[in-house]
Amino acid sequence: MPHQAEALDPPAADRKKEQVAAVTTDRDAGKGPDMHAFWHSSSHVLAHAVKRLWPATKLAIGPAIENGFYYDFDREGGFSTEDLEAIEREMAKIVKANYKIERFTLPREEALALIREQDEPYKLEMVEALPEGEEISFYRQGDFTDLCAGPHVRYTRQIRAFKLTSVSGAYWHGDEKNKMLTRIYGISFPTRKELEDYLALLEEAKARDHRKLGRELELFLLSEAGPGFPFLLPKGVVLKDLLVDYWKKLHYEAGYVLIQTPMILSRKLWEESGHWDHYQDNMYTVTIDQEDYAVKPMNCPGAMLVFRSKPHSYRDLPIRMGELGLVHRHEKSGTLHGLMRVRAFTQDDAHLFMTPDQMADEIAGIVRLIHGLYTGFGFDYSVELSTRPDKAMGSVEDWTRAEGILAGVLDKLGTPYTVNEGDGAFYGPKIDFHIRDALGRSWQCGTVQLDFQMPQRFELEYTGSDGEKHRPIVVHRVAYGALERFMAILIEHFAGKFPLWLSPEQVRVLSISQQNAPYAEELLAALKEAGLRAELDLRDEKIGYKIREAQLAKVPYMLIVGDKETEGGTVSVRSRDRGDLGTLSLADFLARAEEEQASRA
RNA sequence: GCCGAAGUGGCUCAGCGGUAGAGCAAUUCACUCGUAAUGAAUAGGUCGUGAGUUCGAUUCUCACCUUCGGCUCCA
Repeated sequence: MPHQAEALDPPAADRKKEQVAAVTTDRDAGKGPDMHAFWHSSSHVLAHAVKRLWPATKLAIGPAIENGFYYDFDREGGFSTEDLEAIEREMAKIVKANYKIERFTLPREEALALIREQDEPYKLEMVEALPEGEEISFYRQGDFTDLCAGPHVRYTRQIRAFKLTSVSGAYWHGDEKNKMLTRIYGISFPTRKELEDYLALLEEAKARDHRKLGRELELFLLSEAGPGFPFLLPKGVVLKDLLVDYWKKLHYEAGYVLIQTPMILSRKLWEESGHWDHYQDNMYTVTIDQEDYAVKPMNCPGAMLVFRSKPHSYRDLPIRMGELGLVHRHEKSGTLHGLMRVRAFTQDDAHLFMTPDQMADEIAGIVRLIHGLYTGFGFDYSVELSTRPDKAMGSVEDWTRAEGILAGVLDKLGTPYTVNEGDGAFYGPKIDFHIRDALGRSWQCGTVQLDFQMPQRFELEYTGSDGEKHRPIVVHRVAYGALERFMAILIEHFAGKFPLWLSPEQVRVLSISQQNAPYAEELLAALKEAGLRAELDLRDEKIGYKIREAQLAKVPYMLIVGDKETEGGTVSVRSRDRGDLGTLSLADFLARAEEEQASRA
């Protein structure tokens, strides 16, 4: 049966996996019973409980999502925390009663009659949207019957362990012009143990929250003075610079050139690029000498101007033009989230200009570059190919050819990928890279997009071997995505315990008592000389206290120096992760540190 | 932007119609110390902002700002 499933489940459910708070684990996928049906049934139990407690509540939709389920209700005043507790108690009764979950179908007209009788306007709207002659399926458990495509588990008793996790507003059909409904989220499992494990995972995610660690580790600052505009603190700048250095090294090796384009550019340019018409709501504008300007929300137009600044021969191509560009976008206030979602961020952008027959090689080069970049952090990743959306520019033939080339490159490289039909940008198909972090969450970072729009709007051209003018192919890509966001992902992935090469402070020298200070200072100088980022703690505190502070600051190595070390000219090494490593000569320690940094482990 | 919740010293939080309190951090003093917290003392807050109610507001009401959980959007 083609299904109400599609009509009932908003597309947002599929995107859930990308969301900031979403937590997925490999453990959840594919094991045990079919969790989709399980969670879907759980949402019915939720709706059943709500209808029992407040019969006047209207039901909208209640699908399973990546992690659990929700149900949207229309109820005056919404639901309070106390209401949730009452609902959970009622759900427990429904589970305990162990109703059989039965499916039945009705012809469309009879289905409409039943729903009218139930007085469920949202359900009515859904069925009315279905084609004539369709058989409509319903599921019944005890005194509760809901329009639903299923599938479901067989008995309510199967849903032994559940928890309602949050309440939020959500628009009917996800459209803000529609009425705001109240959405109740929940999670459930066949056993108590699984629920506890899941809740523990949520706790772990909370403990790793980059906003908390960012403050504790003094990496960045968020201030009311600039909502969505993060301040980087000294240690945050060190981290960012490390990401930039690594990025530049890989890019120069891959034959890129780097540019920097202005932050503020004339309205005329944004009109030419199309942003003034299509992106103005997200742009910050200023008036300078009675002329309109905009702060760049994207780097593309600047790069196009650089390309167009002189004539090009096919012999110049490909040109791989990178830019670490700080862009500003007026994101809606409710979407801001730490460093993950901000209004000013640094894109590790690049625009590649090429001839059509260079496409396959260039795209392969980008995929390899991104692969190399991610593996340097130990990240595993997955790849998605997004194809032509309904409203797209460019001919269908161009799209098909371009999609074929993207897919061909991935196939040839042996990169596994999934296809998202119709999910490409209107100006070209794209490949997305999703990295998987230590908690099993996935984050979209890199994207490679063919751009059919910019070359045309900016009338870019090069002279071919035939002496004629040709329009170059432009590929637009990012690897980190946004540096600030990538930093946030790293913070959470490592729980603030960065590997040695990424630690803003790599070594801290701790003196045991005052008479060891001169030797400690000598050591500090030697460490710095060796290129390590080292600090010194000479305070008159007990060594246990200093160790505790260094440990909380998550410094990878502590060098403890007392009389013994001063006399022997050695260092006592303590590792953040492995504890006391004993006494080493400074040379030995430096050699080890160098090796560890080189391995990026 | 929308729905819901919250904003009290640097941090974590208590309090509440009669103009604020703890722990940690900070500062000072003493201790000179061997692998995750030595002790004592001191200082620090127009209780997010602005109105209103009241004899009196941090406390009640409203508006706004910011943050948090979602929706939406996305790097």
